[in-house]
Amino acid sequence: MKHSRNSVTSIEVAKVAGVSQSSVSRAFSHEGPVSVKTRRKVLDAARKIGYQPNAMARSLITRRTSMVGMVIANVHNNPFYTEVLDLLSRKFQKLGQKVMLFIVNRDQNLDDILPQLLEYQVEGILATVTTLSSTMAEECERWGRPVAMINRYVPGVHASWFCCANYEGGKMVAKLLLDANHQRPAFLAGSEDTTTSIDRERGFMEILNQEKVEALREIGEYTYQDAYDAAIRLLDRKDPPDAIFCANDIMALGVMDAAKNGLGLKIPEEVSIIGFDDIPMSSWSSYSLTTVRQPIQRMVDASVEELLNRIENPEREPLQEVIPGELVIRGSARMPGGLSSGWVISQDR
Amino acid sequence: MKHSRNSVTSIEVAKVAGVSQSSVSRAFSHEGPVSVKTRRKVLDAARKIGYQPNAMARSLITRRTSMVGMVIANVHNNPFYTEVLDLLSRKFQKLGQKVMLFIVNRDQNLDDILPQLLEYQVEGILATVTTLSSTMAEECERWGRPVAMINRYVPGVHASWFCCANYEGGKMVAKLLLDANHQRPAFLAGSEDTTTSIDRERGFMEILNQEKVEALREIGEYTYQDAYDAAIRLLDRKDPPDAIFCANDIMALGVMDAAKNGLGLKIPEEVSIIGFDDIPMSSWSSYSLTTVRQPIQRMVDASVEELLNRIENPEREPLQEVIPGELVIRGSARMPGGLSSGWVISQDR
DNA sequence: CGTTTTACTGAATACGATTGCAAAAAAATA
DNA sequence: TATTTTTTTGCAATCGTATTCAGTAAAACG
Repeated sequence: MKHSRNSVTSIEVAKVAGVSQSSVSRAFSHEGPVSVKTRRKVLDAARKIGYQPNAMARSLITRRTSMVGMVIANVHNNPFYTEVLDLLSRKFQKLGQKVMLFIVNRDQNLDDILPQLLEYQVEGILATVTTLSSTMAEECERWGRPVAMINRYVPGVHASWFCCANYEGGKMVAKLLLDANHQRPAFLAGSEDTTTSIDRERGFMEILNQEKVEALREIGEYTYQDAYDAAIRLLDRKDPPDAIFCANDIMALGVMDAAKNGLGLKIPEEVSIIGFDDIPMSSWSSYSLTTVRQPIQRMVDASVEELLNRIENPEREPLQEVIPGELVIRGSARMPGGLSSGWVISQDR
Repeated sequence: MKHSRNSVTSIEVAKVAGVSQSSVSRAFSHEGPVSVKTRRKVLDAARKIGYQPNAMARSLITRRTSMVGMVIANVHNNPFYTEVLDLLSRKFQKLGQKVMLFIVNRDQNLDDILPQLLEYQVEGILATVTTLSSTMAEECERWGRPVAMINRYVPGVHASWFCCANYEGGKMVAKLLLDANHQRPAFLAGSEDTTTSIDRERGFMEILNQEKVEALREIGEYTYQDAYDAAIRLLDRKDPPDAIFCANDIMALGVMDAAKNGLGLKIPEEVSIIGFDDIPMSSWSSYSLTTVRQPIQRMVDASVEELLNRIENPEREPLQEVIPGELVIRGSARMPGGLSSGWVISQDR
């Protein structure tokens, strides 16, 4: 018995149960016409000899695998994506899908692993913040493998995507800062090439421009440490900003630590900090970060359901949606008159 | 062409290339005897019509899938396991293994998802902090599916595992605290039923008992919030502890916030806090947590290599290893005379 | 009880690859 | 050139299941 790769097949079950192999198959596929009597015989025999249907053999003939590919980046340096990963995985599990996981670097091209996903016959691909060339995405779609993305869109590509309203989020933050009478805001970008950072900045800048307010700018590469360093550079100027809007929370925490512990500044009295995401640490009492909460659960639910939907209905056109976030007001930013900490302001669009 | 599930088979490639289907197969499997001429013809034809070998069909006959199952818990509430997940996934990827991912709750039994893993013919299973009944593990192993675990061991079970030296880590912490003249230490357990928490506590208590020092005790369920609440209970007593050793870092951060921001205590002057793991946040300047660093990279490398090794050599006996951690001295605990912040003390065993 | 309808069952085939085997082609040797 | 050796090649069997189709048993009906 030792190390015999599971070679218990439906044929052996059939022999033990005294029925044909077809009946074994039918007993296990919950649809086929079997009498209760044979089904019981089969299941008993199967349990006795430890039979488990072989998903490879099944998928070969049914042309279904119940597997999806999940490609995700930045898990290790942004808790937001940890949560996305967790929710996605559980949701797929609950819906009976197996998940083939690929964790990549932000700059790593999805195109390298696409062949692997296709080779393993995943029925769809869910990608989060990764660079996917449009030709490759088209390729997938043409082969009947729908693609859904979270927090990333490639203009003109035939795929589903679900994003937080980054542009509007940036506007909300700018309005809040201006209302609270900030004179010299700064934006801390994540990186130059991600739509999330770009869109948040666009919204932010648009409002500032309307009011003819100039903004400083730095880049934090989406990491705590780079953001910390960038904050020191910003706040050490002769003309430091009185508010810093960071493209995500993890950078905002780095900025707060730089301001508080690095330079001894008071938050929010001397400088206001605002983030984006609302990761768990943002609500910790050491930070109490005012931020824009991403509608993470809705993004996950929507993208998974859309993906499975398109798997079942390949002719359906891909869906795209921009879901509003909400401003979570805590203690890291100076407030306009009427507002005090502890608010959640939903974003209306 | 639209939504025709990829039906490009090796037969069609053969037709286009003007060779037999066997030759197509041989051209793709990097071993078989093919002339360079036919290989080129085949690869050209394949590229032209977009052929991709079908991994299901191949695995059916080779009885190899190059897939492993990965079962992991606590990803969302403990950054340590996020890092484990990330490193594991990348390591498997680098070694050409596909990963089928299952994220579970700590209390959820692995036994539910085992059938799914077996059904999909994973060649091995890597599990992290989950409850796996020994009978099920035996089942896997008997079917030639090796199991490797990180940070968990089930006594007497036939499986590989790799743990941090939790017991010794607890001892190191106790010694450090006693050397620095703490009088009234406390232990904050994760949960009652995980070996990690139990072993860390055992080591900690053993040293304290040797010196006839009594210790307080609370439970934090491995979460920031529960730890925060437990810390308030501990520190609000008439006879509060002057040191709290937490079963992991995320709880230690909760305890620090409770002490500092909740009760206005000075760390480490009024109370020392020590954690276990060394997650990224522990080095952030708002915390500067003294902690025991887990040898995460070594645990990951060892477990992956061991798993793949046992897949190739099923007759080999499972390996187990306890890998020492190292004390990372930062600012959250009062130090004995000679020691100052910034040290890393490797644990000798 | 005979006949029609319905419900099960089993034999055979297909899914898309790998691989042992024998034949064919090419290369090496005499 | 004839013969032996080596390298390629194609045929056919196989992996473990799902499913069609024809046949049999059971049930329903008159």
